[in-house]
Order: sequence, then structure tokens, then C-alpha cells
Amino acid sequence: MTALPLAPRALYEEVAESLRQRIFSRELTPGSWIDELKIAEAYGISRTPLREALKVLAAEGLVTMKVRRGAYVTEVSEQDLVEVYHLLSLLESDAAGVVATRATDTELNELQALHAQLEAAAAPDRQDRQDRDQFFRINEQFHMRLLDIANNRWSRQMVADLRKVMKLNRHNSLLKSGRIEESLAEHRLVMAALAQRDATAATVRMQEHFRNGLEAAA
Amino acid sequence: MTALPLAPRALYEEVAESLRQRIFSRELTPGSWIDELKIAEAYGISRTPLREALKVLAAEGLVTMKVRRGAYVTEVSEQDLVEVYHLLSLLESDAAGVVATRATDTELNELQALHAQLEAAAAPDRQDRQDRDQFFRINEQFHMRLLDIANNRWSRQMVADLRKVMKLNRHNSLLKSGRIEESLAEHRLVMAALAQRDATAATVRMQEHFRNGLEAAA
DNA sequence: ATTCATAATTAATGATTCAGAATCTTGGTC
DNA sequence: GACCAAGATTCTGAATCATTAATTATGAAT
Repeated sequence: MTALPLAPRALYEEVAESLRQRIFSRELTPGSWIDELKIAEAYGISRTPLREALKVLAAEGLVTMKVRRGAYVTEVSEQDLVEVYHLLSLLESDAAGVVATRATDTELNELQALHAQLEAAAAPDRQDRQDRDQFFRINEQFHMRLLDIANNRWSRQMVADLRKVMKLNRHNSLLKSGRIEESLAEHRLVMAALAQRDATAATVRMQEHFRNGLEAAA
Repeated sequence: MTALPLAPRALYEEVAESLRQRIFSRELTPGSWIDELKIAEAYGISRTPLREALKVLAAEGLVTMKVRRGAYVTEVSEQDLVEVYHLLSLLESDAAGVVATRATDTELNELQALHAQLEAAAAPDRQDRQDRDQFFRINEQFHMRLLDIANNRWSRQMVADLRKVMKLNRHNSLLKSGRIEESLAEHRLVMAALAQRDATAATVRMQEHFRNGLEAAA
């Protein structure tokens, strides 16, 4: 095995994660049949952990199992993207409301610091590819930190999974450089509402943030 | 093999379903370790399909896998219950709003029919254990059908999984007979809002339904 | 003598391989 | 041209091997 992980995960989890990536990146095209033998050989593993991984993905809805016919990649359509955006909007705007109400001052300062980094990374004189990547990285950190502070492990897990789906979709607006300016402005409003501990405003601003993101994707 | 199924499902599916039942019935108690050898021998099968079933249950959140330590029935704390209720409230009230807006008349009639069954099952002269079980079963059907009609497969999957997790907690209010009356009254309000296609009311009524459910559990 | 640490044994999980069963395909015949 | 049969392919399940963690026993030190 080439890579031995620092935090040792089970092999089937590694395989499942890798397959997720390949499905979302359309390397494994929707509707196509998954050749167990070929994939297992490509990974250099036996079919058992691969099959366990496929069962997990089937439970997640990413692949569909047909009896005695194997696994097929489930269609992840534009419709799915709309649905995922809808869900993220719901979950994250709710989290924003919770944070506005219940976060400690220290936690709000943390978010302020992340937002400041975001502002810095989006400065007009910094627009090369590295800076864009930096912006997206910090943006991700901000959103996930918000979910951490909201302190609902189920919600956090779901958002993390959904963001994975969204990030790997090629029509993902969060990867479009043209939206950095708007996205930043929306973030500023969210942050302001949080700082004022205005739960309603924080919720609404976050909803707007996602609505605009979806429109940019469509 | 004793039973050969008329509609042939894969063995791991059968085992997964059986384990689900045993977990919900508390034959397998939360926190307890699942002995692969013992269970496999009891079913008269090898460990392979059993382990595939365990992976599916892990993806659903019913069991948690620890590396090199096997599978444990998930323990659901009071805090988890609060968090899950919060999420279910968010997701299902949103779905109710969507359904009020976008459902066809046929779909609304379906919900009406399910609600009528619910009313019938909760009749004062029908309060033995079987009727209670019937009530909960129809209740579950109503909620999941609502999610079907809302037509967001990601949301539906999440609600289905969260509802399974909720069943793990023994303080689950949906299993308390004392709440049947209240629950039914709340359902009636939800159904009325849906029938009037009042999205806002449907959302609010569903939120109230879950808030009351949580209070009954605490 | 008791307790703690270390090493060895045991038991369970993780992974590979092999055997059996079902489905699809291809070829031939009516 | 359609239907049936035989072969090939592939999934499903079981048994075996390896790896790792837990437990117990033994020994030394206080």
C-alpha cells in the first residue's frame, strides 16, 4: 500500500471516500455499471472491502444495487444540485440563527477573525489562482466553524457531506471567480448580523447568500 | 437456509432489516457490542454478509464502527435527541411548506387519506397496544409520504435516517401513548394548512408539532 | 506481600481467495 | 425470424489467513 494514513481509517472507508470523489467528479458517470473486478484491481485490493464500500455508498444513495447485477452509479443531476443548495440554505441559515443567539464572545471573535482573513484574501490586488484557492479555503473554514459553534453534530455532519457533493459538481458557483465580490458582500452582512446578535437577520442574510449562489450556478 | 424469499433480496439486506428490528426492539441495547461470530452463527450464515449489513447500518447511524474493535449499537444521549428533533423540525417543516405550495391535488388527497386513517386509529374506543402500534405506523407513513411529495431525495434520506436514530432513544415521545391525542390534534392543524395550501401555516404548524414532541420527551 | 509493568497468549476484526449460483449472451435449430 | 440451449461472465456467500487489540500471567521492585 502506498499511503498509510496518520489517523488509521478502515480500508473500506478509504475506498468509499475515493469512490465518492470519482462519482462527484463524473469520472464514474451516472448510470454506468461499476466493475468490481476492475476497480479492485486498480486499487490493488480484494473485492471484499470494495463491496463493503459499495454498500455504504448505496445506503447514501450514491449508487444503486441491483440483485445479481451489481452496482450502478446513481444519477446526480442539476436537480440534485438545486436540492442540495436548498438543504444547505436551510441548515446553515438555521445554524447562523443559533450562533447569533448562543455563541460566546470568544466564538464570535473567532468568526470575525476568519471573516477578516476572507476580506484580506479577496483584496482587489490579489486575484491570482492561489488567492482564489485561499479565499475558497477560508470560506469553507468559516462556514464549517459556524456549524461547529451551532453545536449540533448531526447537522454538522450533514452539511459537511452536502458540501462535499456541491464542491465536486462542475457547475459549482463557489468556484466561479466572478462571484467572489458578491459572495464577500453577502458574508459581510451575515457577519454584521452575527456581531449584533440578531438571529433573524443572520438567518435571512445566510438564506440570501445561498439563494444568490444557486442563481449563479444555474 | 430455512426461508427462501419469494421476492429475492440479497442476504445482507435481509440481515440488515432483521438487525434493525432487533435494535429498535432493544433486544440489542444501545452501547452494546455486536459479536460478529455469535450473530453470524445464530443466523447460520458467514461473517461476510453480516459485515456488509453492519456497514449499511453504520451509514444509517444505527451502529457505530470502531476500527479494530467492531460494531456497537449507537448510544443516543438526551443531547442527541434534542439535536435530532431540532433537525427533524427544520427539515419536515420546510417540506410541509414545499408541499403546501407545490403538491398536486392527487398528492394532497393521498395525505388526506393517510390522515383519515390516523384519525380512525386514534379513536377513543381503540386504545390497545395493537392500535397504538398501528397509529405510530401510519404516522410514520404520513411523515415520509410528505417528504416524498416534497421531492428532495437528499432531504428525504436524511429524515429517514434521523427518524431511525430517534427510535433508538427510549424517551422517544412518539412511542408514548399519552401524546396520541395531542399529536393527532397537531396533525389535524398541519393537514388543514396543507389543504388550504397555506405554506407559512403548514411550516409553523409542523414546527409546533415537533416542539411539543420534544417537550413531551424531556 | 502487594502492586505495577511488561511480555505472551488469546480472541476478534480485517482482508484475500475460492466455490457456488444466477443472469446474460451467443450460437444453433426448427 | 423466433425460440431454446449451452457457455461465459459476474455476483453472492463461505472459509481461510493475517493483523491487531485486549487480557492474563509472570516477574521485579518497593
